Amino acid sequence: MVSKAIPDIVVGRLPLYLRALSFLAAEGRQVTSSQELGQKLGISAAQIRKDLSHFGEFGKQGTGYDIKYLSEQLRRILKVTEEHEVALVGAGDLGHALVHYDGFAGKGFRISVVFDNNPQKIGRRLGTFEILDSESIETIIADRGIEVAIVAVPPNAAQEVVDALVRAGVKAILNYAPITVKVPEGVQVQYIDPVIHLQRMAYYL
Amino acid sequence: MVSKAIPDIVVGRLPLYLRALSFLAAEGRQVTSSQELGQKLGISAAQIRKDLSHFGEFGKQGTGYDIKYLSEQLRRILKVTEEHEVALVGAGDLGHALVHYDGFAGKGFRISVVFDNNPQKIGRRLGTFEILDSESIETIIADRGIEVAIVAVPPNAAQEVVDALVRAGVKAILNYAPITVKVPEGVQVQYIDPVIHLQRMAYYL
DNA sequence: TAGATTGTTAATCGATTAACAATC
DNA sequence: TAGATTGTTAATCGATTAACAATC
Repeated sequence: MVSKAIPDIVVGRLPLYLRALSFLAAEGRQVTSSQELGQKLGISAAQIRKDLSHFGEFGKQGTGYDIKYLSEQLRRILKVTEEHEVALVGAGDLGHALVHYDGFAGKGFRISVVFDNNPQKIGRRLGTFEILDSESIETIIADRGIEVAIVAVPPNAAQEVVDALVRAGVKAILNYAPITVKVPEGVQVQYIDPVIHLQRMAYYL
Repeated sequence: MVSKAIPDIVVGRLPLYLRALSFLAAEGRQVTSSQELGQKLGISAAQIRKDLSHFGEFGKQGTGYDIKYLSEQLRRILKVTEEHEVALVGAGDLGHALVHYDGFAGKGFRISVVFDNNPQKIGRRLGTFEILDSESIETIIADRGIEVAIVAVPPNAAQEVVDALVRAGVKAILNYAPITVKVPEGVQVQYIDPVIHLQRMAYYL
């Protein structure tokens, strides 16, 4: 017998809970409640309790949740207690911004290698990284056992890069290229495309 | 009597349909079907037809959808036939990448003004833009009637920037800062936070 | 104890899918 | 015409919410 799978939509909210908890912790708070968390996130208290109940019992009646404890539990559930090495493909403006982004620190991810296919860029530096040839994605990522990658290349190159990453054994891809890519079962892809978000909001203008 | 509101989740898929149609058009294709679109997007054909049916009848039995016509209709529905001026707040690495991003062209948005609160940056250039003082957000955005903004500032400054944007009359905000911000009813906010996406995928590693 | 808040159940709500008549 | 595909209805599925006993 297999334990019931957790709905993906529930998994998708856990990082938001963790983020809100981090802010509360940074304010020196010790304890919170499903009501407070919900208010901060625009989510109902019942939903937060229900979501958490998929994974165990983390609160105390009458009191609420210990912020540090719940954070630890969420990090464990999300597998972000240790930092995952992340391969970045694409050393353009966006790659530059990502390499210098300080928001990954302590959140479970650390960019540790950078690739580009432009001969003008290969061998040069991006931040503290030497830019490696995209041709070497498969060998290097496989050798280092990297499972997470960020794709920040032009749309016409994205599928090809994704294919190489998949062959290298990458299991989670954050794709900034504005195309839907094909990946085999068992490989996760998430998309970031500002145009999609802007168009969605434009409907309500 | 009020016509039934369109579910937000439906509105959220329209930009994906439009993006897929743009790619098909770029390949020189004239006609597509709900089945083909669904396959490309990982969405069921029935759902696509259902989504579109909220807005009218755009296809032809036995044939499918004229790509150019459906694209036009979706652009009209999403209000992206004309380009909206976009205010960018934050002239850091991310702001730099956004100003140089070529993916906005022809999609309904054009960054047209850039703000930062750093005296070292105010008055300097970012791409073709002079960086303006964040203090002037309210007057300049209100004067120019800008309704869309992108927030690319550190988390501790984000709520304050959002408040100024709201006072200036902005109705749609794309927030890259990793915090949930408070806005009044009638103001749309969308979030982009790579950490949230990465953590969500990490669960499946 | 009294008040507060959890974890869980059952009810409600809404979204997705299957199926098919209409028709190009 | 025969085959294909739409738009729509009804059924199914899944997610959210309300309510409350348990209990800190």
